[in-house]
Amino acid sequence: MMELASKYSPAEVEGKWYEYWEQHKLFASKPDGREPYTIVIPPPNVTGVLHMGHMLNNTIQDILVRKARMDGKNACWVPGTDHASIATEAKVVNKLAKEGIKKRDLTREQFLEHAWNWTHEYGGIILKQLRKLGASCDWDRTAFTMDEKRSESVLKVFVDLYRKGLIYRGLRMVNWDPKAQTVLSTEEVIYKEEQSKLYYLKYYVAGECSLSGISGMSEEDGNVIHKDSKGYYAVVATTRPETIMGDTAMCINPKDPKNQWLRGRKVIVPLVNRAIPVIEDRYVDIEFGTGCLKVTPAHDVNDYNLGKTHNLETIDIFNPDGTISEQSPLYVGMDRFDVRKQIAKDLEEAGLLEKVEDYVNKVGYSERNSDTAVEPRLCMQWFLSMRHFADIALPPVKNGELKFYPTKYVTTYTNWLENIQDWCISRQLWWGHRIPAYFLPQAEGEEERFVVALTPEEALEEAKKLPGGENLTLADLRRDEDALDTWFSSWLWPISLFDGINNPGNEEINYYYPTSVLVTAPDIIFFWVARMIMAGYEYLGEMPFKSVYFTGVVRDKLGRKMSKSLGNSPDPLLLIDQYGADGVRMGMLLSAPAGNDILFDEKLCQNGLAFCNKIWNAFRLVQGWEQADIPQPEASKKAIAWFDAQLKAAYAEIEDHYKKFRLSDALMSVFKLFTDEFSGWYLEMIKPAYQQPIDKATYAETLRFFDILMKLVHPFMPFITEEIWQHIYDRKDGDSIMTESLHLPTPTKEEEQLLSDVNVMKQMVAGVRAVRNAKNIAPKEKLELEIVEKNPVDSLTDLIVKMANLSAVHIVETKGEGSSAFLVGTTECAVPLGNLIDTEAELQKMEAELKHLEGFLISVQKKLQNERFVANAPAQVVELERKKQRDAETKIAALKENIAKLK
RNA sequence: GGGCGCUUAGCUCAGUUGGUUCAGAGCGUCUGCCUUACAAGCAGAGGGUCGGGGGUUCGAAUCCCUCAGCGCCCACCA
Repeated sequence: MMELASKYSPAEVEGKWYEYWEQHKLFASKPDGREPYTIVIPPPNVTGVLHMGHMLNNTIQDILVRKARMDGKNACWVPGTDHASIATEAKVVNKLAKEGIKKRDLTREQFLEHAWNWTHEYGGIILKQLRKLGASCDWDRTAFTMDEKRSESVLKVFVDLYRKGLIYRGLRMVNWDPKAQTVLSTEEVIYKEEQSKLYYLKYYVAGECSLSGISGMSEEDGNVIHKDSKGYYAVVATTRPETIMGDTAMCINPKDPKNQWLRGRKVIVPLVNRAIPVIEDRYVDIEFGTGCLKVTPAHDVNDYNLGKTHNLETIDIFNPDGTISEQSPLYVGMDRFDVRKQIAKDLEEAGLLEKVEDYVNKVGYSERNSDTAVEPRLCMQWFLSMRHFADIALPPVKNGELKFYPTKYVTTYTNWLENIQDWCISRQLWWGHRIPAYFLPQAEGEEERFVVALTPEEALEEAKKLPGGENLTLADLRRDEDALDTWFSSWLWPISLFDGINNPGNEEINYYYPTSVLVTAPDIIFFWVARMIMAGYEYLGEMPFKSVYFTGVVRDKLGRKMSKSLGNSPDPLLLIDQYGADGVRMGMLLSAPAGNDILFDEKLCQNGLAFCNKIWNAFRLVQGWEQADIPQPEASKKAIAWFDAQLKAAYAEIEDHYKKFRLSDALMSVFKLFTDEFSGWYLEMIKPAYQQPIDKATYAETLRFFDILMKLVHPFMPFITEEIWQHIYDRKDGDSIMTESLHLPTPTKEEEQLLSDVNVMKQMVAGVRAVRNAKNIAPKEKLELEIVEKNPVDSLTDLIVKMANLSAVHIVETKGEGSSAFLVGTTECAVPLGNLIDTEAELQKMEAELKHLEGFLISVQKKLQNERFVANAPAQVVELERKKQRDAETKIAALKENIAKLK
């Protein structure tokens, strides 16, 4: 047998086994007769690097997949990456900018070449990192959301949905990201509270400005009339003075008494000197500011709606990059935020600024570029009608057919679907799936005409069918420049990975779909989870996954979200170097109950590594024993019977945790089983005396236990368990713990009894140890134990002797003098100590216990004297109380007797 | 503004339908041990009126009401 080092070294073990698993294709899955267990990875950004969120997420997936494999299922974990259009395009643009290349100087093809180069250079790094973690993905299936099959799927679905009338093109108020210069969906906008200013601007009343001009109106009617030397004016409060060039009305609430005098008038936009009408709409909040609202239909969603109802003109004063456009008479070419500062000064100088107040408001930012404020903008875009999808995706989650863990997200999901808005799916980006729409030549002033088709050739055919399209050629058709939202490809992921769109009904999709579970973070429940459910029902008529396990957000131990900017996120690979993948996996899981945020503390990885070391050393102990043909000690027989039962009980508990996705609890049960029960009790029970051999029967059983234990630990800590499992017995090349299966029956009644007897035995041992501790008696020194009247676990006496290091156990009528006593249940035990005994201390201990017991007895008696309790409580409960009473009385009597004796 | 969730030991959290000595676990803390597998360890101990108040019940950490604090999601008040 080979010698094992006394400290476990993950670095020497992990790489070796991962290679072995890959070489023997142990992660691979093909459809067969077994029950499938499928997980599709939430595809990380292709050029991303591993962060702690990935670590948590993928550890969980790996545990589930490895467990399923050991349950005898055909487990398939499909990896892949996401093209992440906005994020990746931004990275490429930045990289080019550093080289002095501007995106707009490149053709689409040139830009895409750069993007693909970038992807090939950095793409897949993250997948390599996942291997370090031990992820057992079927790497041969690695997919990319923009590879051939996935791209084809996306375009097919686009065409199909267009033909079904679910995709449309429309002019809408959308969220514009001036930095990336693309629209965003409502879900991609994050609102942040911001300290800003509320500017009060003067809008002078147009036309007559003498007092007589507003005859019939007076302050007495409740009007609040502003006037200065230049005339009458209304005051408008706004956070965005830079948009006044786009004002096309001022709005008041018709019921606002303060502003009645403004009805039907016109006011002059400050600085711009353009007259705009005063309109009335109940939308305006009378209490806010002065009750006067400036209306800029081109740059605010609400204003846009007002504009529609009141038929207002729309003046778009912004360029796509957020600078002021030619449409504006002022500040052309300046950035919107510079204009805000400048216009405040200019207004002030012109006497048009009444006051400025501090104000907290919410500003929308792009989810991807947190430094750029999103601009509402009127734009022609492609949309997906969501009502239909909400209707098919809501019921299965609501009725629990498709399960969410934790269930609280059902409400979140339901609320979103019930208030669903159409999904803007076009993006002004090149990196992505180009929209398969083709525009026909368009004369000045003519409405745009287009066809949607999979290929230019099909598009041409379609176009020829249109009026006046007979003579069109391919060259006449102009393909839409825009790409699709990334999520428009990821929502097909569970289907497109098995080619279920291009090749419906194929063997793989039939076998692997619906997948078993999706493991993801709750922040993409709308972006991704909900939409996959929609696509699943639309294209396969079935849910994409049976369960969704929502992980928490990884935070630091102070509760702050881990982020690059805070610098509080450890580098996962460094952690693995330090604690081993097994240690880090355990560290992550220890504090991550399902759905709770995880407060990551590196110390927990240390605990994980310590557990590895524990396993390692337990194996070193067993491996070091020499076998001999000697009789098996009674104590060992009992120990084996007990641990066998213990394994079964723990197995049942662990299975239950798995079923409920309570992986932390499952790990904790496994941990306690190994550390406390196996190492702390079982191994000590059977351990031969120093340098003595062990009998063969006990040795064989112990190896069998070790084998089972490694299987129980394996999903959590794949590397060390493989290493040890390979050493337990002689294995053949290609053997692996990964492909082993494990099932244990539940304990029988007799075994349950044995478990509870051993518990009593442990209490006796603990009692003796406590006496040792209190009296400072070395563990080596043998003691005696007296048990009054009867040993309730007589058959386990051998074990008591061994574990408490006793020279003898005596059954006595009454305990001898000069002993330290303790109770196990109602059984009195005592350790004779001769002159070591401190009578005073013993007395104090007993009196304290007596006091406690008497108090307890009184509370039980009170309960039993309560007629209503006896009458109403179930007989079982009442009987229990009676037993408590009897036990307490017995104990009290014994204690009193002992106290009297000592005195 | 609406919705959801949380508050139990120093920390992180369990606690299923109200009823076993139910007030728990892990970590940390304290005490004692370098006991030949493991000091990354072993043995033992302390620690909470279950956020406050009220109610229902024979009985409440658990159900109801209310107050306070925290977190998250959604929403067009400039």
